[in-house]
Amino acid sequence: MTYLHLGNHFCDNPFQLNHSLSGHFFPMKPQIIELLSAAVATLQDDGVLPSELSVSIQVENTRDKAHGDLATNLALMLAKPAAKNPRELAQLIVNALPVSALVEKTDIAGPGFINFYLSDASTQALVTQVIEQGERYGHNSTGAGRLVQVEFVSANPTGPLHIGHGRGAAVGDSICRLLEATGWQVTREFYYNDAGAQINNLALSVQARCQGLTPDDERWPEDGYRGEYIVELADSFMRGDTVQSEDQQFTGTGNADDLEAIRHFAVAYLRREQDLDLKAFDVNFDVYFLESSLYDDGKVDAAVERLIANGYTYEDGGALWLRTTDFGDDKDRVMRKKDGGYTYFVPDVAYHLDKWQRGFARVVNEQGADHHSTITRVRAGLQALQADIPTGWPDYVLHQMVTVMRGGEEVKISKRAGSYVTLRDLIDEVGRDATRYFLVARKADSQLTFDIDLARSQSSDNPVYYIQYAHARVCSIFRKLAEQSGSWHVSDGLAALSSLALDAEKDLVVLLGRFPEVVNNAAAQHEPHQVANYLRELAGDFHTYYNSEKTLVDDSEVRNARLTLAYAVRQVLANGLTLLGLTAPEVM
RNA sequence: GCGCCCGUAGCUCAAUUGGAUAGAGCAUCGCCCUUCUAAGGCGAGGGUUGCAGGUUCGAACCCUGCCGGGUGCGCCA
Repeated sequence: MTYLHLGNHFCDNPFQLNHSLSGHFFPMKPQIIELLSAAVATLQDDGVLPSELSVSIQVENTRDKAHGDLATNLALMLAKPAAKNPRELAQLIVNALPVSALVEKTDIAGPGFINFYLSDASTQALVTQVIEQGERYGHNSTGAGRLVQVEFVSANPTGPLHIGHGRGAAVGDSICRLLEATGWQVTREFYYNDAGAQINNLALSVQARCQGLTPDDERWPEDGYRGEYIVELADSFMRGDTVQSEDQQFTGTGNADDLEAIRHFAVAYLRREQDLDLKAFDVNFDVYFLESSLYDDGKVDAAVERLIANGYTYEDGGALWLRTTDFGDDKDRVMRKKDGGYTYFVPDVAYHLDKWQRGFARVVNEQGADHHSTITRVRAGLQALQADIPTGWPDYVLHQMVTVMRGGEEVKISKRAGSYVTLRDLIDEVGRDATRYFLVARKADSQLTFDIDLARSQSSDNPVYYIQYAHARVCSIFRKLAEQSGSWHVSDGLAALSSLALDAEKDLVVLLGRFPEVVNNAAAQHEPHQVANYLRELAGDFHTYYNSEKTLVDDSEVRNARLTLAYAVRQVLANGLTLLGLTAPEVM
């Protein structure tokens, strides 16, 4: 949705920046909005519309071709303030529209919609724009180079990554790509607890394996990790292996009594495993942040002291409490336990203060919805610090659970029971692109079912291949052209664009024109699945066109025009696939 | 019991955030390879958008109440 507030002519859509580029007609929506805005101003001068108006002009892409290429509901929204019936007002607006080379014609339909039909000149200009902007087509500079941090995955090093982490990785990384495409300077960050009770449990489990114990043994630690990977980890430690992860390095001492060494080794070992998983998934981080460093650097104590100084804490029952109810929580929370240790959200608050102090205008935390209760606490703690942090800071994107199906039955993911499907399993069985696509192609806040058998046995039916195939098909056309000793040059192609005469061709171009808006919305709303949906639609339209019209025809004008269109489609498919972290294969 | 998320075709999911006749993919059925790659295309069937009210020109979307699923509600992380 694009808004233009008539009152002060403030336009908050990101495309306005491009308006100064004379000679470019696109993107189309803001141009139409400008025309409508001028028409409204005229009607205000004429006294048809009241001079005081606070309405946002909405131009939408039509769902149905019969409704033109773009449409506005403006007359419906202004009917009441104008005291006119919508269709009559629509006619007045149409009459007041400035002449534009962009618009072929308009009509009034239904209850009072104004439909716009774009001119051939506009579609030709759009193809030109796609090709001139290349990899940057669809990008904008909304972020203006501001700093944004996206924290995602943030799995504790107690086991391999599972499919839930995979969803976080796929969604988080795509959000990063979208933010980069909209002008933000992105830091990808991975936060983990390397010193808590869970890590201690891990160390005890590994130690037990080092001592040759099994989970059936009486001396096996209560709630110990039982997975096979613990055995391999213990063997590696006893062999004296050196493990190197992105942020850790440690050599096993081979001494089963040295619990501290085992703990260090286990963390480094599992971090390395996670790194390999993430690398196989093509997800990379800029910063690995250790919870222990917050304690080492005194940042936890500093945050606590500040909360006390600000008067938001009190002692009760031997514990220190934070008055989170002052900030919308339903009950106050313990900060410091009777035993003197801090509860988990205290370092979390210190961590986010640190993020703020690092200068991130925005922070997006992508995490599992099962941790959503932390949101209120972290935000409350940040407000209580009185550090001028905005109320709704940071942003959260929560993904719902992934249910894994295999053999028609749900596979329970339990780290301690040791029965689960790792992310690596999926990548090996299903393929990286298909796995990423499945995890990123649906809204994060709905639960998803990942059927391994389906994804594996019918891999050729995976939707990602449908999109990638469209890309490969365009590449194939150009290979065929070369085989026939034909040639195509950008300048010839652009000059021939007036030969794109078919409705199917124009519709395809209009769809290409929607891409910048899709990217912008997906980025602003942190919803990569919108890009996936768009690509499906674009690929579908291209496949249909490909089947109905031959590109390499004898008429050189038509051939050049179609090759140029195909080239533009390929470009947009590639740009979109990149935003999802998927490859754009030239041959399939 | 309270908070948050979800409920759309047999299944998995969309629906440009309040727009026009709710759309795709699987699955089912019928067509199209001598033609740039059939991992493709064309066509058919399939719906009271969980239920009931309300708001307005207009609701899958917003409000209220139910029903059903998920997940949180520790001085665990």
